[in-house]
Amino acid sequence: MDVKTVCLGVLTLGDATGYEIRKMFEDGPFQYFTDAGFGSIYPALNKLHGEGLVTCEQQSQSGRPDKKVYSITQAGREYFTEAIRDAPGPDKFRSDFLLGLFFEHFLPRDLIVGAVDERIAWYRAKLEKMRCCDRSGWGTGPVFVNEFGQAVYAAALAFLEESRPKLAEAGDKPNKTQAAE
Amino acid sequence: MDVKTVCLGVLTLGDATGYEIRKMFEDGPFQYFTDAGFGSIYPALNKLHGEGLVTCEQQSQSGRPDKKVYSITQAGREYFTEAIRDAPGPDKFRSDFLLGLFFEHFLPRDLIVGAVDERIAWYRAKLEKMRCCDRSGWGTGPVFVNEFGQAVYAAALAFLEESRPKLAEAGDKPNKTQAAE
DNA sequence: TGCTTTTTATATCGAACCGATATAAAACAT
DNA sequence: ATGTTTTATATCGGTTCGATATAAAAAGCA
Repeated sequence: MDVKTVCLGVLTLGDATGYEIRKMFEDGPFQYFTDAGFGSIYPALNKLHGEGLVTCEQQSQSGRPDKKVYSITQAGREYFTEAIRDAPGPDKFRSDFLLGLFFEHFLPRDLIVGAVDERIAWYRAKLEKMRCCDRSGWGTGPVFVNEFGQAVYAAALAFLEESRPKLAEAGDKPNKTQAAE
Repeated sequence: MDVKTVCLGVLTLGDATGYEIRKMFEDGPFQYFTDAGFGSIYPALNKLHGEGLVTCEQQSQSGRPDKKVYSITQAGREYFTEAIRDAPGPDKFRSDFLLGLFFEHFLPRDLIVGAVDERIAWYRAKLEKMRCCDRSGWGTGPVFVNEFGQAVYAAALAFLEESRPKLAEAGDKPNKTQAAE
């Protein structure tokens, strides 16, 4: 799904500035299953405006760039409704951390264990964020997605926590001499 | 991690053509945590060649483009070893399927249930692929990564299988009248 | 044997996207 | 008072994605 369509989706929830849309991707409910930076969002909003799928109310402010609040139009709503109808592509999990672990034999043991510890902390923090936000008032869709995210992240975290001792232990032994089994 | 570095990583496992590298990303052990298409791989290999990080043995063939087998050089190995040392960015899970579910109220119930069924089948197939491949002869890194992948994908699958009845049920009731719990 | 489909294999091109960077005031903290 | 974080827009170069083109060998099948 391109950034244009995702922005349109966010705008179905209410008017927003580009900055606010970005925040949704960073902290909000869209957090873990989609993403886009300013470099994609602002051009996308411009294009949407050009196509009449959103309107823009410009609040001029002295000494700094205008604040631009975008609203979805009827045409925009229809476009979005069409767009999410077609079959979604495959889910993707991408991890440079795992790439590092795949080539674990290129790295010193302490660096690996450190990376795992860091990743455990990261997953814990993310899960916390996903769990503790106020879900009252959320519809079934957002709740479903949030719970899906929790399930997946919790599984990743559990696997890392479980593996950590084994990884650290392997480092205590003389290099490359793995005990059978 | 950019495509150049990942290709270099693959080449530490043995010589390969661009096509073979692509296959690794599609079916092989890199399957679920990284990806790159031809449009990225071929230019990446050219750049690596220009930088002396790989060599290329060209086997000219009559009537079709030369087969180019790439090998990593000592400089390439050193470059790669450096590259995987620096701290990896955050893991990313991206899903247009979940975007659709988030905006579930824009879609007819049967389409949603259909999408969920399709996704269940997709996760089952992926898991199968990850499970049944011959892991004898794999090092600890690849095994770790494979098991991590299985854990994550299994969690996603379990969540979907568990949720499916609830989703289908909600559709049997008159639209938007959700019985309290 | 002859036909079709799949697999092997390279390559390009435009559109989309990411990350870094620039700017600047208000709000908050120390 | 001074520094940091937050609000807010925007661009630009490099990277990457997806679609498309080409073509022969291999494999399936009738």
